[in-house]
Amino acid sequence: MAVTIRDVAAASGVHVSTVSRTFSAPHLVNAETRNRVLAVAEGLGYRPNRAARALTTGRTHNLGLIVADIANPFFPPLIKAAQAQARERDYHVFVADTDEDPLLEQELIEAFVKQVDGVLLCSPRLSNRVIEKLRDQVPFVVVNRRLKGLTTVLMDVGQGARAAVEHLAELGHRRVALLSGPGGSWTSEEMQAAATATAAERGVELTVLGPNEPTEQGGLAATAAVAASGVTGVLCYNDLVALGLVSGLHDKGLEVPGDLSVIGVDDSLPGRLNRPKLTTVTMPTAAAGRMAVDLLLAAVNAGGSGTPTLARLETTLVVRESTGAAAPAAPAVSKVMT
Amino acid sequence: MAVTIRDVAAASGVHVSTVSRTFSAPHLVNAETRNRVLAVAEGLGYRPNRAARALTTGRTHNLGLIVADIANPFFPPLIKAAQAQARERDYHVFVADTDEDPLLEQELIEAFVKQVDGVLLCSPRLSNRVIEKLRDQVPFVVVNRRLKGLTTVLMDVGQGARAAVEHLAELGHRRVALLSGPGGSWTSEEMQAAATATAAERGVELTVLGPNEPTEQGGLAATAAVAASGVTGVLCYNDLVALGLVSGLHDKGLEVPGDLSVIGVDDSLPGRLNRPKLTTVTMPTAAAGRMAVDLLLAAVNAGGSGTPTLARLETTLVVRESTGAAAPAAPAVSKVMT
DNA sequence: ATGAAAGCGCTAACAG
DNA sequence: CTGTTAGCGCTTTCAT
Repeated sequence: MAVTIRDVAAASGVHVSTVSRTFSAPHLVNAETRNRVLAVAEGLGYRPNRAARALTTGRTHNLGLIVADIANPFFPPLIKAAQAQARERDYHVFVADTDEDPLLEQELIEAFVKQVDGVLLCSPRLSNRVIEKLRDQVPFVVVNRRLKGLTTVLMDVGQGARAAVEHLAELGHRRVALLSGPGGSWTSEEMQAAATATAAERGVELTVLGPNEPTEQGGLAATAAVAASGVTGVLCYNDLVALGLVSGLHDKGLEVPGDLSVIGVDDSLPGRLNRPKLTTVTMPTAAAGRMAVDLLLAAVNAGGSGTPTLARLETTLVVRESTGAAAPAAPAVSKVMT
Repeated sequence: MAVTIRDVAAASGVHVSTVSRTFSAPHLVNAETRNRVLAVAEGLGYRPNRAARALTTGRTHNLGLIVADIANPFFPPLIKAAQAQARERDYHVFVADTDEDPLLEQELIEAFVKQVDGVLLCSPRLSNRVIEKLRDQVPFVVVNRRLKGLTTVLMDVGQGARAAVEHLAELGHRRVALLSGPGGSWTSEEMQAAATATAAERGVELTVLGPNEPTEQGGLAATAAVAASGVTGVLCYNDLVALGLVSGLHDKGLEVPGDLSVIGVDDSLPGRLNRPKLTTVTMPTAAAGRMAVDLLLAAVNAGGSGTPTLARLETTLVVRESTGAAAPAAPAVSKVMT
């Protein structure tokens, strides 16, 4: 076994509690003794056992962060911001990936319970019922999902979706499609509500195509439906879907933005690297990560209780190269027989 | 406090040890008693405290996974594969991001010690000395770095680099650049050695440009140097660098692959979505993740000892659209005054 | 098959 | 300032 507090105590001729104090409350121990203990500990290669410490203090100084898909470029900035913020508060963040699987999500939360002081749930797919049950086990903060009674950080994607549809309308698009996201996604529902309302206001005909997988595959798979729908503008659930769609369209001989305008959501790295650069809705992921950590830590320090808070962050449309004036006629494939 | 084994014992009229057995060795307890205990536990919402259990058993059933940058698309497939494999072995994986910072890397490893049974180190930037010290604290498996005495999974990028240079040579390129990666990167050194050797064999003049940040920014920043070097082909440290370079070249009015051929490494999502699709070296990241977990678990079960193993995985070149025949003359910018 | 008791490594009163 | 004494929640002999 590894070297414990007891070994250090024996080797330095003091009691275990003195050793404990030198590490958890240094100011309570005589400088001389402290230095001796420290020296002995160093020599022995002693490391406090955080798990054992957590058992008595009830604080692990760890936070769990659960995301649906690490491979989705939406998450890394959020994760990094959360880790950085937590670190400043002397906390560490452990990340787990659910692979969009609600069962795995639940399992991971249960694995985190008692190993972390709080859990950050990003875009959870879990049913409300299950979350209700779990909330007694460990403090939660939820990102991008509305859950009554839980502290929540929302990125107001509705705002961005409105701006996107208006942008399309101003470019002269009269028929627009929305490629929605997975069922159970709050973000997708928000987008749809906002896009529908804005389309109605601007006299734009909106077709909702979905649900789609939130990946390039999802966008690729939707290509035929988009081409057949006769729209000239498309708002996608996220950048990955948009990128998949652009790629699929290209393979069909349709140009973006020449034949169709495409808008994504997330302002992710691949979208910026793509050619044409994707017009997209920026999500304040870093800010959300920081804020979520602060709210979570506040809840932890309030003993898991505390008033549920709702934070709403703004999103904005970034116009780049994948949107342009509506094509004079609808794209080739569709309305040939009109 | 949460409900403990003692509460369950009291409520079901048995001793704590019986409750303990119902969860950790069900076959040792009478079916009738077991069911009663289970029912009571369920009713009370009892959850075994994994941290406490770890304290006595010495097994957390968690693995730590440390990567330099979650935002680098190279890692997610590896992470996912590792998680899936671990899950099959009844283990959970917690991921931490070091932001390419050796100090943070060390701190995170120390945070993991005693909270996990083993640590997976991916492309570590830590000095050998530090790793030597840490290896006594917790079993390690290292991915993509050669470390004497440690179990290691290597992706043989040299193989891919050789193939890349040969591919370029066959397309008629006589002057080729290598955009190397960050200092301390084993992968970068391997690439350089292989590329240098192959270039010599094929009579190709190789210029090494670097070190570069392993990101799109790094590639973008290297654009001027590449353009000025008079090369017609470039092998980049990874896809991100390649993408950044392609983007920078494009802004300079240079076409890929018309004016220059560019090759990346990783076969990442953004590379596949890009237009032109990136010619790249596939890295067997998923296989590496699975294998690393298996090796780590083997080490854990061998009590942290066990013979250090070295696994070497093959890489191959995937030719897509970013490479083509060498331009008849060197690109415009450079050799004007030759 | 179940109970009793000891202990994992550490912290936290409480004395002195 | 330091030693004593209890545990934290759980597992694990050893008895019974």
